[in-house]
Amino acid sequence: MKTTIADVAGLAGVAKSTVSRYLNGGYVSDETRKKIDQVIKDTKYEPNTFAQSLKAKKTNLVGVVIPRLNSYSASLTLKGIDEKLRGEGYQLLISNTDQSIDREIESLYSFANQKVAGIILMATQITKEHLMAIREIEVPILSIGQEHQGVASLVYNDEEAGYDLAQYVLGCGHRRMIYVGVSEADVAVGKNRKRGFYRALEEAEDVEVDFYETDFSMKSAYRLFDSLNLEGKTLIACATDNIALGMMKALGERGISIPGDISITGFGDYEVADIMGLTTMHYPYEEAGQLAAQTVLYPEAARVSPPKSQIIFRKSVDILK
Amino acid sequence: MKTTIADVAGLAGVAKSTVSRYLNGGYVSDETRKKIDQVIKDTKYEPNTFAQSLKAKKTNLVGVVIPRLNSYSASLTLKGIDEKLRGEGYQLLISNTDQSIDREIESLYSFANQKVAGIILMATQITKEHLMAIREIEVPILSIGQEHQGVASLVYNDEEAGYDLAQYVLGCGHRRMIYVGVSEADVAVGKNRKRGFYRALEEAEDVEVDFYETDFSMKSAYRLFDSLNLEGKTLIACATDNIALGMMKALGERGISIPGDISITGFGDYEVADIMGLTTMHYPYEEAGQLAAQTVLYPEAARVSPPKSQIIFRKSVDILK
DNA sequence: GAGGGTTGTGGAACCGGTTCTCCAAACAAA
DNA sequence: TTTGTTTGGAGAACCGGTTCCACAACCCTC
Repeated sequence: MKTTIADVAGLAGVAKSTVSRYLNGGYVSDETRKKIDQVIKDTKYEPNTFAQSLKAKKTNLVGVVIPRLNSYSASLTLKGIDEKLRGEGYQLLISNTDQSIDREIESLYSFANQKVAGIILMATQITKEHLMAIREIEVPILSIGQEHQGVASLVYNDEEAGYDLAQYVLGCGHRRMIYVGVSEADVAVGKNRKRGFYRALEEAEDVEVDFYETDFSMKSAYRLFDSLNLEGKTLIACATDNIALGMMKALGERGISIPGDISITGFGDYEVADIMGLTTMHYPYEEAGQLAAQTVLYPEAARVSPPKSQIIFRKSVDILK
Repeated sequence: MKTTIADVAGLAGVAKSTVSRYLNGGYVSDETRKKIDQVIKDTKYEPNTFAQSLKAKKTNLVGVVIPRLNSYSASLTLKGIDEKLRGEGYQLLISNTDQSIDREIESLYSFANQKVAGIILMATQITKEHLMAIREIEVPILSIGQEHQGVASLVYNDEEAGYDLAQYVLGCGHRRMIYVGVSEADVAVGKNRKRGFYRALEEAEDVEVDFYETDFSMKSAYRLFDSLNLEGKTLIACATDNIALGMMKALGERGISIPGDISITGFGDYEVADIMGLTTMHYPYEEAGQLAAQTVLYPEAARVSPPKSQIIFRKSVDILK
């Protein structure tokens, strides 16, 4: 039988309330302190978390809503979150939504019902339903990757990242290119990243760019390849590494050499980008995860933006001149 | 203010106990059933999970102990687990241990303290401390990937997988090869996989194989490459895709062509194996995760072994004759 | 030495459910 | 009409903590 606070109190010859005070840092005389100390050590007493939560209406759980569990950025961010949380004595509760908005909302309510101490939301987009749920449940929420008025968020500066990468490829002499992006419903990746990229292009002269849209999977990118018009193009800029990887597979199969025949870039710096020699933009996912955990637990602390992304130069971009 | 069972009872004009019975399928007359039904709908009443758990000494949480969050096999297995759990009304609690045995043990106790309904343990190995913890905490535990007497487990048939892959490369005419494995402390990958592979080799004639040991990271494999003696070898068999990928990077940088100059194989069928054209052994991680969740929740159900692994033929193995 | 502060402790109420015991009403059988 | 048997529901106790309040003991001060 598990020992309870009443057992401890009995063995130490004091009242429950005294033991509770001892545990929570209230005043207790040195003498009783020692007695309780001893009993707790002997019995290996550990408080029952429900009983605590029942009164406190709070848990040591932090919920994370994630659109895809098996994604490089997600799992690395998760790792960062978990590290921080563990250090602060919190546990990680996960809900994988498989990119379904309904399930995101449902998870939000479900977490709230479990009285989690906070929620980290890695949404694909923030809809009206999201906002309603966020307002209704009274739990600190932090959105990672997507921002929206009235919702605390931690976002990468995707506009800048896009701009920087475009600057780089322009510097390499590329003027005729293809940009393969994703739906603008995804503000961070679909909108900001592209906007930054295009802004740099507009500042340059004699630039032509064709746009194609796909989703986040490697397979879709791979399939899309055949509808691309490569005529005269020297570079394919992809909104994510996965897209770039899909393209590279297609390129490889057709004997088109990188960067000899065509250059390619990605965003994200997935682990494989290294072996594939893909020039891409590195995002500090793990640090961001830690920061997110920190922020959701202690919202009053100064809002910090995530560490900056930076270009990783590999060999998939040809220097033309 | 959140509505409680007492509120519902008050509004419906019945006692708490009656509402509780209504909720838990005890007998209630049609008349009162209707009244309570209505009140619950009006107030959107949802039971407080702590109060329930406090009495029941059980939660709807299932803990997963995982050595590395950012690994392909882990995240895919996790996905499978989460899917099944969600369907059964359970939540996923995760503890990333960063390959630390101490943290695995600690997580076990911590989960037990939270009264999780079950624990899925993806251990790197099962030590005496593991066994002690498993015995002490009275929670259903299922070990994935590693097996040990007295511990319910779900393991791939790695011996067979190793054997099958070796049979295949032998059939392709390879006789001089290198096997890059990991520590035998990892029974599944380090021991069984290798043993199966070697068993097939022993059944053939005139076979030579050199063994090298590394860890699970791509980087270590990449660094190991330089100490390999490739003289006369036609194939490198790697115990994981990550190892193979590290090798392929080194190979590529040195201009050694695959499979023209040398063949290579992996185990795991990570997502990138596809683009890289790596011939490897596919493991049904997601299905295994679902099965694990199922088994840990309903241990009495017949023990099933996980779906079989199978070779995925790509182009990293040369057919010699 | 009576009045006024501290300090430490015990007791009881409370959090929001579940479950056990007991009782009342309804109906059937004698 | 009396007795026996269901059936449905009320009430209280309980799960294991936290917190509020009252009170006793002690020290200080005028």
